[in-house]
This record gives sequence, C-alpha cells and structure tokens, in this order.
Amino acid sequence: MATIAVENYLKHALLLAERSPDGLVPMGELATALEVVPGTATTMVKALADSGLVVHEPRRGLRLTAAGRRVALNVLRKHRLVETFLVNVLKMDWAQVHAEAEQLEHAISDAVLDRLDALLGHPATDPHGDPIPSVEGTLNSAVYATLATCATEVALRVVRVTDQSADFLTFAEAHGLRPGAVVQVVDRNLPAGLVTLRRPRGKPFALSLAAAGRIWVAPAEAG
Amino acid sequence: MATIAVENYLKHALLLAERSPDGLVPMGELATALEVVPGTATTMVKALADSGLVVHEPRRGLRLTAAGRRVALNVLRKHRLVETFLVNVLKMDWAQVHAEAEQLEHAISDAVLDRLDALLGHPATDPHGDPIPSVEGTLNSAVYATLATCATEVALRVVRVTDQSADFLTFAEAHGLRPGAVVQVVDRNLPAGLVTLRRPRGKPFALSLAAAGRIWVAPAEAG
DNA sequence: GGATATATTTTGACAAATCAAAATCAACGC
DNA sequence: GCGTTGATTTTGATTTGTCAAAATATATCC
Repeated sequence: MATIAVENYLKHALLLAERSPDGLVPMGELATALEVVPGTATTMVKALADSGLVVHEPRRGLRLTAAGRRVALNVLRKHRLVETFLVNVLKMDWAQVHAEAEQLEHAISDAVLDRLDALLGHPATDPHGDPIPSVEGTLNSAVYATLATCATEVALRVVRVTDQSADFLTFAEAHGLRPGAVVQVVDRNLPAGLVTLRRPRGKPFALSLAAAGRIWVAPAEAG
Repeated sequence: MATIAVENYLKHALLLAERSPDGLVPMGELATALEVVPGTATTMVKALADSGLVVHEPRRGLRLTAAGRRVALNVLRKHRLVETFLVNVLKMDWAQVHAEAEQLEHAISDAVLDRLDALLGHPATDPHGDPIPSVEGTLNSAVYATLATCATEVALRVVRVTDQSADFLTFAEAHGLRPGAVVQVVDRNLPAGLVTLRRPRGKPFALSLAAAGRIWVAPAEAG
C-alpha cells in the first residue's frame, strides 16, 4: 500500500496535470503544492519513478503513469466523497471540510469508500462542485466560464468554487455563492480589477477579478 | 499533535493498564500488543516519558500520566465511535470494523468526533459492547461474568464480546452471540474445556472455555 | 553568443520509528 | 549464595521523508 506521502504526491500531481495541457508537471509546482522544498520533491519523484508510478523527465518535470493515475484518482475520490459526507451528513461547514478530508483520505479503505458512496447516493460532485472520480477511474474535467470571464447581465448558476481556503469559502458562503446558487454579473471593471455581482433579491456586492475567477458558472436553466 | 505511533502506544498502554490492578504495564506486554520487538518499546517509552505522557519505571514497566491517559482516552473514544458509525450507519460487518477503526482513529478530528457522537445519539458502547469513553474522559470499567464463569441454566444477556479478531466475531455472529442477545449455558464440562450454549428457539452448540471467557454476560432482565 | 536569472538536482544531515542481536538486570530454585 | 532463566535495555544499523545549501543545467536577454 502507498504511504500517506506517496498518496499526497500522486494526488497533487494529478491535480496539477489536469490543469496542464500536456500532462507534464514541473517539479517546482509539485513542491509548492506539497509545501516541501524543491530538493525533497526531486528525491521523492525519483522514488516514485522507481516504483513505476510516475515518469521523471529530468529538468522538465513528471508525468503520471497509468498506475500512478489510478492511485491518485482513488485518493481524490476518497477526498471528495469524504467532503461530501462531512457536509451532507454531518452538517459541517464547507469551509472546514477540506482540511478534514486531507487526513481522512489516507485512512479510509475502499470498502468504507463504497459504503459512503452508496449512503450519499453516488454523488457526481462534492460540496465545492469539484467532480468526484468514478469508481472506474474517470474524472469529469469539463471546463466552465468563471465570473471573471462570463457574459454580464444574464442569469448564471454557480457550478464550482475552486478554492479550498477556509477564508475564501466563508466569504463565498456569506454571499450565497455556492454550487447551485443563481447570480449575475452586474458590472466588470477591468482597470480596477473588480467584478460586481447580484443575487436574486440581494444587494449588489463586489469582489476582485482573481476571486471571481475561482467561481465557475453555467447559464442558468429555467427552473 | 501526537504522531500515529504515539497514539497507538498510549492507547494500548491504556487498554493494558485497565486490565492490571496497579496500572503498571510491563514492557513485554506493550511490545506484544503493538507487534514490535521489546527494544523498540523501550526506546519509545523513554521518549514518551520525556514528553510527560508516561512514567517509565526501569525493568518494571510504565504507567500513564494524566496527560497520557487523556490522549489515550481520546483515541479510544475515536476508535469506538468510529466502529459504532461503521456498523450502525454504514451497515458494515462488525467483524471488519476493528481494522478500519485502527486507521480512522488517527485521522478524525475532535470536531468530526463530536458530530459523529451526536449523529449516533451519544452511544455508551460500541458494537462489541466495549464502553465508549465520555467526552469528559471517564471510562466505564464495569466487569461482568463471562460464559466461562456464569451460572448455568439461567437466561443471560450478552453485554460484551472482548475479541477483535474477525474470525472469532464471524463465529459469534453466526450463533447470534452479539450484545443484547439472550443465551443460556446448558452445560459446562471443565475437563473437556467445553461450554454448551442455547439461544431461545435455537439448537444447542458448544465452544471452548477460552472462547466463552471472551463473552461477557449479565442476568437477562424481563422484557 | 556570453552573462545572468531561474529551476532543478545533488549532497550531507537529521528526526522518527523500527529491527537484530548483544548486554544487563532481576528473580528464582536449590 | 550462586547460577540459570526470562525480561528488559543497549547498541548499531536501516528506512522514510524531510531540510539547507551548494552545484548544475536551462532559458533569456541584450
């Protein structure tokens, strides 16, 4: 069985590879994501390469192998199902659950995972709208517009909030910006770096372009 | 925060101390419980003593300090509440849940623990009848008769099954010997080391004295 | 195309937890 | 009281994952 450290390296490699067109993850990005110094990442990646979980391209970065990706998807599935459980069943604050899931993802067995999945009704996304890898190992990687890039003055539905920091999530929650919520962009002031939003029957409020870029939206459907 | 190893040493020290009149735990017993060689236990116990979690009495054994006992009770509470969750909510087999809880006990936070406790309705015992330490740190250490020592030919209620091995628990389950079940001792043959039991409307069946000693019972109340 | 900046790798060290095997201590029997 | 037995401790080594800092390779910029 993979150690906790190995699981974390693979999980972060997967998340970074998903955001990279060619699947190559630079060492520095991996080190930053894992909060280790670059030399540590190099050492570990070489060990992972020896185990056949990644391919190390010296001075360029790393790529997950099929075996590594399988492990990473399993960990990510645990992480996101645990988050869903903590919010939906234990009624915990969505701003806290990421930190909890970081621990639990390494402690729950596949047997518990399956039961949890059934209890939750096989959800497709976690409370942040992040897609939950299927048990077969597929990951929905659909890309949406964000509040920084979408059309203005039209009704939108929040589909995903791609920031795990408790502060940001608490802010988003306070303004009703969680998956499923309806919102529209009232104004976008690029020089000022500001986006102004309004929720139905709510007051307009502003947030930075950077923050708006972390909130993914789709056209609001009727109903 | 205590490491997983530290939590395990303290938890097993607590379990062994509970079964010892003076609270002194011999090194060898601790090493056996933790499945490490004796030298490892010595090294670790000295480190725990330096942290003020245990008192090491050289060549005699160790004793938990108040601080160590507090940590141990918290871990044990997590273990037993997780077991209860896995059986009561996720409907897992009671023979499997001990192994699962061994991992999860080190991964769940106190915040999750509290939510779980509330979800389960603040249970006093886990699915094996083992008492769950209270949040204040008290542990019900009531001692009962066992099927090896109790009166014969009277109705009894199973209150606790003190064996974590999956094989034994599967056997017990198959014969309906779980906490709450009613049973009586038909015969006890000491030379043969055999106890014969019968459940209401069931066929008599036998088990060894050693096995019978792991099933704790109380007089069955009316109703 | 050579100097400079940046990313990556190497090297040497360290902490935590473990084992194997030798050394030591305590107790017990006679 | 002295040797033997069994439990415990000591010693030296190993594995995993990490850091600090030096060395090296790559990219970029006039």
